Amino acid sequence: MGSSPDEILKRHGLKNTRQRKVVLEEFSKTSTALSQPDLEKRLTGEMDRVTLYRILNSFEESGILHSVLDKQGTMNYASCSASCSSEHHHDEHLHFNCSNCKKIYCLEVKIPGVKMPAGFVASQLSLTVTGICASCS
Amino acid sequence: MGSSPDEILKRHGLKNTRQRKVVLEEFSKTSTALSQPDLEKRLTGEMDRVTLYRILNSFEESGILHSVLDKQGTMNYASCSASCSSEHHHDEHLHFNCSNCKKIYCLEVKIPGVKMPAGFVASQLSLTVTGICASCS
DNA sequence: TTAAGTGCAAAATCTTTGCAAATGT
DNA sequence: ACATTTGCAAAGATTTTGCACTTAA
Repeated sequence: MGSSPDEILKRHGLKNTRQRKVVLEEFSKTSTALSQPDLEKRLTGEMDRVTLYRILNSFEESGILHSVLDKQGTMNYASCSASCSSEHHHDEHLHFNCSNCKKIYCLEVKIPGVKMPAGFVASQLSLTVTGICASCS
Repeated sequence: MGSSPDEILKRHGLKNTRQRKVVLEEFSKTSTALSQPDLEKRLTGEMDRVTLYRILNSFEESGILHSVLDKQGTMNYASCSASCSSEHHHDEHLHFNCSNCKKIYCLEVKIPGVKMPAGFVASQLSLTVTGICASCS
């Protein structure tokens, strides 16, 4: 299972463009999620705003990235684990939003089962924890 | 503990304006959360867009409402339980987002504790469950 | 060669801000 | 009477759309 930008694009059947590789390289540089505005800042000069929106959408659809909302409702994106596909995102890990550095971490912690009231059928859980991260504490 | 619009406003030390009462009446009509766009539609003619934004913000600050983001990042608001104050929202119940009718329910289900990796200190949990609600199943 | 991707301009939203007029206490 | 709230206009920010040009396969 390769994980270079070239290999990722090939594996998901997406055309290998300079812009897409630049985006993937940004994600390979960091272990935390990146927000749309943050990415936009990092990539100014590299590509158009609109292209970034389109790339992020296509990466999410392809299962290369998954999106996480932070407290303010800003979209953040993080690399999907290897088993994600366009059909189903296996992103049921926990998202940790540090209230100090604002970074969002994907933590591989099992989300415990919750018993739902009668009539409610759960199909997907999303758990976001706010607090202080390991680097800030 | 009164719960009419008049009493709610008095209890939180907010001026009793027609617009604020109209907003509170919308919330008393429904048990689910209301999105900003949905509220705006329901209240066209009743007040200005901008006034609604300001009222929702002040209600959230006062602890009358709490906000919940849905999957698309749209703000939704729901009545706070009696114990909320401006200092602290006790909204650590579960939010259920029905994928059929799109409604968001606040369910009084305890969120189970999660053990965090070393160094990560949790201060607030937010659990959103997607699935089919009791009315749709 | 040709279908897909990109850049630019422009439109459509969504949210905030400033200020004068209206309103609650 | 006076501080707060509202409405309106306008600015800012974010996201989407249309279309001609470019590029990967």
